[in-house]
Amino acid sequence: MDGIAKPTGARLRDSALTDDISFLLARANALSLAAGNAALAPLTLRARSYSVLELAAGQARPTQRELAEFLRLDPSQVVALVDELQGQGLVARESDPADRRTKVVVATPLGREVCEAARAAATAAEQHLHADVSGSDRHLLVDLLRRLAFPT
Amino acid sequence: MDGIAKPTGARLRDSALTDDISFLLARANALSLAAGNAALAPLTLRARSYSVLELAAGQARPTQRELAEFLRLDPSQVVALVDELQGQGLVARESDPADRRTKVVVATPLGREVCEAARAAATAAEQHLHADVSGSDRHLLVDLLRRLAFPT
DNA sequence: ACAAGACCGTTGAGAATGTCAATCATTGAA
DNA sequence: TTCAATGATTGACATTCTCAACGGTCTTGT
Repeated sequence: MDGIAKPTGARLRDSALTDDISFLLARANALSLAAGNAALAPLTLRARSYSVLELAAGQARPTQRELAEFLRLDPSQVVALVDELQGQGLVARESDPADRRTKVVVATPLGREVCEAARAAATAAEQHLHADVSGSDRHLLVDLLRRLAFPT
Repeated sequence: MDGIAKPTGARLRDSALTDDISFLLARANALSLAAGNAALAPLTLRARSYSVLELAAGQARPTQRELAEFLRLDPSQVVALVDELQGQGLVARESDPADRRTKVVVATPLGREVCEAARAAATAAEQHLHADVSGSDRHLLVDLLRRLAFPT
């Protein structure tokens, strides 16, 4: 039969998994997460903490529960992440007079600075990793991914 | 300004993260993984072990190291996964006479049976979760995801 | 033929992450 | 006012990630 030996890495690409969206998501996410964490490490941030910081630096003034739902994390994980960012002086917990149960997480001025640097590092790493999908393909991809990430 | 209050879940969607492929991948993967694990639980499988089983059930006859690279796992994790599947009688380790260092992982007849049932359960759950992206959009998505999952 | 180095599977440890139950303070509704 | 529901927090536990080390096996250079 075939006398052509495929390169080691490609031998498994004929598997049923190659059409499996779940598997492709898992692998793409693993690569993206590794690259993101590496890019953010110099700022003493991980992808996780950066995502919290980014939301805290926006206009939304999210509560911890909203952060948990949006980031698909357990509320207890958000506690730890906010503790960490607060310890670094990047965010603060503000109590909402309208509902004193909730804690609104907002970025400090320093937090907003670090957030911008982090965003630059993260997007640079992401564009480098996904250099082979750009232009209109990229917009298409973002649109499709949004449908997966936020199903109706 | 806007007098319209957005539903709680959508308040954060204006964030910079909504355009961030890494974040979208993370969130989509979290949802997909949860659905997949739930669908495979009745078969005593997780998404992880199913992916190993699927590769072992194919024609590729992968070594553990090839499984690790393809699934983006540490070789030590593959050891544990294969141990588990072997304990369930779904796969076996065959030693390759050509290279006695490697262990080729192959599915047993029972393993191939279970694999088919698992594939049915997994794809059903996946199509249900991603019902709003179908037809040509789905092929497009798979193509784009493959470029992310297997960068050049 | 032989030694040195590389590779594979395996074990073990420690960090990070995921999941769940229980508690306290606060809110909203009966 | 009382009672159920909600948000943050703590603690415990399972899963997953990452790394270093080891023994057995190949491979390369000499």
